[in-house]
Amino acid sequence: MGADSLDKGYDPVGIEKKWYQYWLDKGFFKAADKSDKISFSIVIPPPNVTGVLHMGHALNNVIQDIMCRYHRLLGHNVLWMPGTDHAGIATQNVVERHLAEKGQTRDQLGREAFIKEVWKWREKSGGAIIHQLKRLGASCDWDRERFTMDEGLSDAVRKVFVRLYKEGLIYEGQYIINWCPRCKTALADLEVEYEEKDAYLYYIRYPFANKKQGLTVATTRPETLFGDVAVAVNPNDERFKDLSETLVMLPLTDRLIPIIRDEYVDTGFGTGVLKVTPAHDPNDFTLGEKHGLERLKVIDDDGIMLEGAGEYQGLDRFECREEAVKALKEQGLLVRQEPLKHSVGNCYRCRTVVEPSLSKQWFVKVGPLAEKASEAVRNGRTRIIPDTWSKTYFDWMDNIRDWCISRQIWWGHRIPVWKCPDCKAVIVEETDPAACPSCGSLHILQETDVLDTWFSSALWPFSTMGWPENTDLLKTFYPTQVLVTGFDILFFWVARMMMMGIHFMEEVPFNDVYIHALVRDEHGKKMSKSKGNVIDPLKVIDEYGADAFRFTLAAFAAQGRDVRMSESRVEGYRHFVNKLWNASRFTLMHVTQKDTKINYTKLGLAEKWILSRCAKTSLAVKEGIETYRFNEAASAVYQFVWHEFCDWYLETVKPALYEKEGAQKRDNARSVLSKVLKDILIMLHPFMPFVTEEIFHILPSAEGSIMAASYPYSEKEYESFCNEGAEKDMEFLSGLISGIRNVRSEMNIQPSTKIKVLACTEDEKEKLIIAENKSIIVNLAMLDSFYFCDREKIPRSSASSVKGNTTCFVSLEGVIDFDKEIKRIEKELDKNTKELLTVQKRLHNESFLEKAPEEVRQKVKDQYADLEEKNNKLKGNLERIKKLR
RNA sequence: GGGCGAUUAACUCAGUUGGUAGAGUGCAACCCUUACAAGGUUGAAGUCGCAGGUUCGAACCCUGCAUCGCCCA
Repeated sequence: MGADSLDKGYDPVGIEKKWYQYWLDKGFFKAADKSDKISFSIVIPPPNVTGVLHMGHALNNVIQDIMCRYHRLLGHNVLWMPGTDHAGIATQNVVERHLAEKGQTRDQLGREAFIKEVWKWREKSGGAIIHQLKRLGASCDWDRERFTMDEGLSDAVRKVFVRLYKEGLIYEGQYIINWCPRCKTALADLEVEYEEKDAYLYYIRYPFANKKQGLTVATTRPETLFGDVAVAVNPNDERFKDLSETLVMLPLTDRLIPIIRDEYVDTGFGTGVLKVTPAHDPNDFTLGEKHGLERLKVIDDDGIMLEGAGEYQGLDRFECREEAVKALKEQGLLVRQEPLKHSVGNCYRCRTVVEPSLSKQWFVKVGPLAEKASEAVRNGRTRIIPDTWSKTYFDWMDNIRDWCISRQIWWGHRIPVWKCPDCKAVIVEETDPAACPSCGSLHILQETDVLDTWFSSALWPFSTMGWPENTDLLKTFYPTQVLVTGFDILFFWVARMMMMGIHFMEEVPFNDVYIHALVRDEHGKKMSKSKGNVIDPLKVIDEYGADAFRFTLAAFAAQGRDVRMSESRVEGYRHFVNKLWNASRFTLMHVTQKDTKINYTKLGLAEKWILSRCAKTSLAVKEGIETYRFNEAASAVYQFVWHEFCDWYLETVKPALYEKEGAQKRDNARSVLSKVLKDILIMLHPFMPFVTEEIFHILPSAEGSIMAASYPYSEKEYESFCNEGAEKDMEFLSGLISGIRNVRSEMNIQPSTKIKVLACTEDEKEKLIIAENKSIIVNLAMLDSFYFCDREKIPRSSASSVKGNTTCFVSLEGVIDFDKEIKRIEKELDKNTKELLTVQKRLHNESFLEKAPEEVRQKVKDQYADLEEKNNKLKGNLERIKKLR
């Protein structure tokens, strides 16, 4: 195949599909359960089964894919474990909505039938995101795809629950939890999202028992007053030092409640008097426990007022608030109300205002687990990258509260607890009991609650690998190398995986946790459907290609920064894909199967240079990926491909390729071109898998799939290709050419006009570089001729350009504009002089000479010498041109 | 209230143990030069948020302030 088969522009349509199928067919994504190779493993953060691919997923998975593909190029045995989680509440909500369309509710269906409906939904439309990940190019081992409700994973969940229960780390208890009256379930503390809202702070007077005066409390939730069992003041509060009353009347009721004293009360908030509602406020709950207060629940699970609310019973909690305020006003008990911004807890699944409520739930006692999870990061067994997140992790771990794991929904892992109504025994077993083991009763009843989805996700790194069996997969791949995730689930998921992994595997689940940025829109706003600023990754892929999109994500994924995504950036990188495509086209026009061997003894400067730069770039990419600096890896290869390989190398070799300099040089050029392009493709492959595979298959020197290629270079090869001398010489050569180009441009010489240039230098080294690369200079600066000349024979009408110790005189016979040339040189002299002066200042500073390290001093001295040299040359040129005017 | 992060060219951002600022986009001029106009060449553009301090030397380290964002309570 040759370049004839390549279109002028790169079109990803068709190509991406073709290669993805090819990779699947060849089994390139498959991990070996057992292997002699070094193993590398990542478990995917399982997206919700209800989810659709958004920018966050795209970034997350592209990063994982880059690492997986890179490690395959290193010859490692790579496992990227894919799957989804069952998203209990979210999925149940989705299916309930479908039922509602048919006028049904889940209660009408009953538990079993409802769960069947959920599975049906899952078969039909669940896991769409998995197909979307494939569009990105994700190289997961799809044959191993797991789901948290799979049989195996469910077994793991059950085993873990039973063990934790028997170890005393799971318990059932009456506590204040967060209740969502719409989802009708308990939520973990983490599942509540706080939002600033405009509300009122109501000042309500609670009269003393003698009906006179009283204490004024401030509250944002007047409807909870019916649940008040006391009011509290701080014993150190001067305002209440002389208070002799011990009881107050609870407004809107006929109840008397005690005044208690506790240092917990914040004297600075409101009036310094706190109403105590143990059944509807977590802090009051603690306070109530301390003082042995009763717990009076006045809001039910639907958010409706209970008996305790008296005449307000049956009202919705918010209606009750309004009515109560109205009544308080009428009775003169509302002292005042003032506007207040305060944060209100919302259900993270349906945004309903969460009600703190007393409830019997199951909890994990996380203290002992958290301690070890914390320790594993503290002693470096697991690294969090960027490290700044470690502090957040510690803060949370060290102040952790018990985790409410029971949910009053149907979709999920049912809690494996049975209770015997006859003898009150509690049975917690891995296999379903048929009868009560204590009394033999057959009336035992299973707990109706299910477990929090995160409970099963917490086991993901080992449950997906076959635990509790001690499988080969676990032996080969646990612990995983790295977990890639956004910080938003650091607590939800990462922290809990750490706890469970350490507890059950006796080993951390991952060596590294890489926390990547959040993807925002181009104005830095969080993407959300309600804002309408969502960019659909699939649309971006359709329009610009997956490679361009992936590269954009990688290029912007700097550590610790948010990624601002806009389509115009993807467009920019599509240009890069196209550039690579065309550079390949060009290469393929010249390179044949024979051009695989490089004759290293006969290489020219440009060849030595590009090979050196290529080796260094491959190292930069390697280091970038291995240290999670994907943007650095991406920009290193971008810079190299575009601005070194394309802009300079391809241009320098054109004369040789068109056989203007003999067969030897032509073959050198061809073989180096072939090698460098191949290396470029391989180092770009993790970022742009599709286009690189496409080109690789056309490249005569390459065989098979790029996925089976080896990453360049070995350490030895690297050493042999690195060539500082060549890089320095090339810098001189390109600088010289740029200098001439600058003169051309500034003097308005049309590109089509070929010009004569004379070079004047006493520097033997530079003379040699020029002599050996004359054709390159002539070609790239578009010259008619280029010769050396002596200082005495400088052409009169010429503009000049200085590089190193060489001055190029551009002959402008008849067309020179002296004023313009004077201005041009003056400008450069001015710039040069400024630099010279700052350097000079440092050299005249005695402290600098005394205290700066030798290395720095030498560098500055060299700098000074170069600048001075250039300064003198520029001055000379300026004087010369002024005389000629 | 506690904590974290940000502030660098018109825009979006890099800047790895402190050595005197870079990229992409955009802008301006010229050019269809035999891979690419999704391109090439050249150019203009920054008191690195403000004020102190440490240092021979600070975008970088320390202190304070301002503005913005996020997390937790």
